[in-house]
Amino acid sequence: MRKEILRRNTRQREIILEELRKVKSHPAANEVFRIVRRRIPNISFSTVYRNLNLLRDDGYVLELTCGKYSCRYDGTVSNHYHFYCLKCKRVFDIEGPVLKDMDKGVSKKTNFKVIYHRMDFYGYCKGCK
Amino acid sequence: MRKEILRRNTRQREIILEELRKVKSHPAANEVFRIVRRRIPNISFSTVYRNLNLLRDDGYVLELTCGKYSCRYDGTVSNHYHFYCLKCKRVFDIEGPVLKDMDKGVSKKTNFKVIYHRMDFYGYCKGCK
DNA sequence: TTAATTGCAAAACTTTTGCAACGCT
DNA sequence: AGCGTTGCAAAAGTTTTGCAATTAA
Repeated sequence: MRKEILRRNTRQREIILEELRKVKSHPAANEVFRIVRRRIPNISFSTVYRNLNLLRDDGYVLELTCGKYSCRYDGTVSNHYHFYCLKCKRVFDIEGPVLKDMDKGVSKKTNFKVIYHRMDFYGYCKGCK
Repeated sequence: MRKEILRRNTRQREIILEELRKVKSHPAANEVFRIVRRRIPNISFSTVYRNLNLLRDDGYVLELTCGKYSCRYDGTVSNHYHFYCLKCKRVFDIEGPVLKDMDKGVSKKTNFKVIYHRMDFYGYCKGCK
């Protein structure tokens, strides 16, 4: 990916990316902070935020937006979908094929460049329905 | 849609919904505030926020999450997808068939009750790519 | 050396909440 | 009357920024 400004390799950024790639969830910035602090106890919140923005700009992580507050970050390329229970508010992973064709279809239809998509199902889980 | 608590009709909520249905863009809460204030000059910010939440709970508007700050609101509830430009942050409606079959597929696979889904495409719009 | 990066604190910004007054029903 | 709603101000939560000190290249 294109870098607009020279980047220096720092332990902080390295470890943030490393941890983000390890985890299967999509942690919010404050959760990334909590995770990374286990390895760099005195890392600051702003360092985490700044590096998440740099990693996003450089294409190393995806920035997902899913709440009123808080972005979530995805260190993996492989996509999967989510199911949100309207009652108990839990979030479940949905296994199964990701519709990559949709991206091409939307690209053709709109003449936009589609990078990825997300799909969220809403309803009631086994215990709540 | 189901209302959990009795709602009273107020001029503020009425006008917020009215304006939201007029506009083709997907305004953030502060933009809704700006628009509505033209008709109710002394309306407060918190009234706008509270009513956007109520209208969302009652199914009258869609709450789109698309930035670090700020949700955006859509006065058209009928099913359609959205495209988010990663650069200019604008939101576009995607016309075209909604994949109702997916709901059934996920229902079968998970044994959850799927009510609806949303699909969000991310990338760069015509002017930004 | 030099300029990107860090940690800290404060600022900026969005959204929620507590409360007395107001106004639907 | 009863209680949902409003407007105001303050609080809460997330993200950014200013700055001196570090540190990678």
